[in-house]
Amino acid sequence: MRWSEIDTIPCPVAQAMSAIGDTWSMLILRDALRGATKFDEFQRATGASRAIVADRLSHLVEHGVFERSQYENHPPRFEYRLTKRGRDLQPVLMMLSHWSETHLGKSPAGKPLRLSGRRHTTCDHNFTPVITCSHCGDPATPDTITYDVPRHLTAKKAT
Amino acid sequence: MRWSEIDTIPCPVAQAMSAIGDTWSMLILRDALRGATKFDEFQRATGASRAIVADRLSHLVEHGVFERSQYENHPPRFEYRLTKRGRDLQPVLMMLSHWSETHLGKSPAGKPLRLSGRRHTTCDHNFTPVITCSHCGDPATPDTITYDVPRHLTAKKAT
DNA sequence: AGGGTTAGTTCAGAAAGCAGACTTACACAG
DNA sequence: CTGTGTAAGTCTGCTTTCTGAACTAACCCT
Repeated sequence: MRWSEIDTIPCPVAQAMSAIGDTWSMLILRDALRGATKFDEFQRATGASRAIVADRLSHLVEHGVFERSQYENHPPRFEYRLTKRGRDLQPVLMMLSHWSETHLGKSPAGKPLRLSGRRHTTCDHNFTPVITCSHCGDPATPDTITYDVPRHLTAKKAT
Repeated sequence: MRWSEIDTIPCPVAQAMSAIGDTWSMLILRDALRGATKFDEFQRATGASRAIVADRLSHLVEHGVFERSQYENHPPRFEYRLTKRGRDLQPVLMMLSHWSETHLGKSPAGKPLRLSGRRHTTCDHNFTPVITCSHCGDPATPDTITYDVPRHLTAKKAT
């Protein structure tokens, strides 16, 4: 299977990866969530080559994550702004970042990651993100969640 | 910058991508969280080539996401089991999946994703994941969160 | 003896990624 | 009016990675 075909897999994760899962997109999204909007900002912040940034940005625009709009006419200049779809990736990035801080931050490689003190303005305290159930509000941990896994994945071997 | 160098970027997201962010790892993790443990299970479920699966699995073992253990001696056979570090990626995958279901599921392309009815066994209701603050328990939405962004990203231009 | 299973490795050709130069069009300095 | 700078890319030639298919190896069952 080729990477360009993964959008044919009927699975939410595969679909998501097809849209935002290529190698540099997450870093572009990270920078967008921090406020970057211009081509060169993305290029500098990610360190990816210009061709890659151009390619990924247009891919993300195609998938409705960014909106490309001209903010200057005469030398045509564009900015990339996150759509709602794009802004809604913030929780994904936050959980990823939290995982990384928890598990990779104290790596023995001697590169202490700078923890980006996450603060909840509602209560004005530093916090860690906790996933809860939209129905009862209690934490939704892996062992308290079941899935109706699509049939085609269970038919052959029910683990 | 080459992709193989992104682990030098002092940012949790970049570190995470270095560990699990290449193109097929997420799909491998998805399958592992569904119970897959064997090489061929990963190969079949992801559809990636055998070389890629071998490469990614050993990469993930290196990064402490999987543990490789021999479960049969005579023809040496191995299984890959998620470590705690690996299992802790479940929330990340869940948020990603949730995003995908919300934003890509009803794509006009006519491929209705099968929603994998997420159920909270504690309250026995279907639910959607909500990120809350570990301190006060209230929802932690992007607009109620502030970050102490690392200096090297703000020094040049404070947006 | 022949075929199946599992966990890979190897190979050559194809695709993708890379750095850096180039382009276009304006703005400001001297 | 010539030169330098900025912004948003595109282009080029080289390097790296990915792919599909075959191959290995050691056991099992028939």
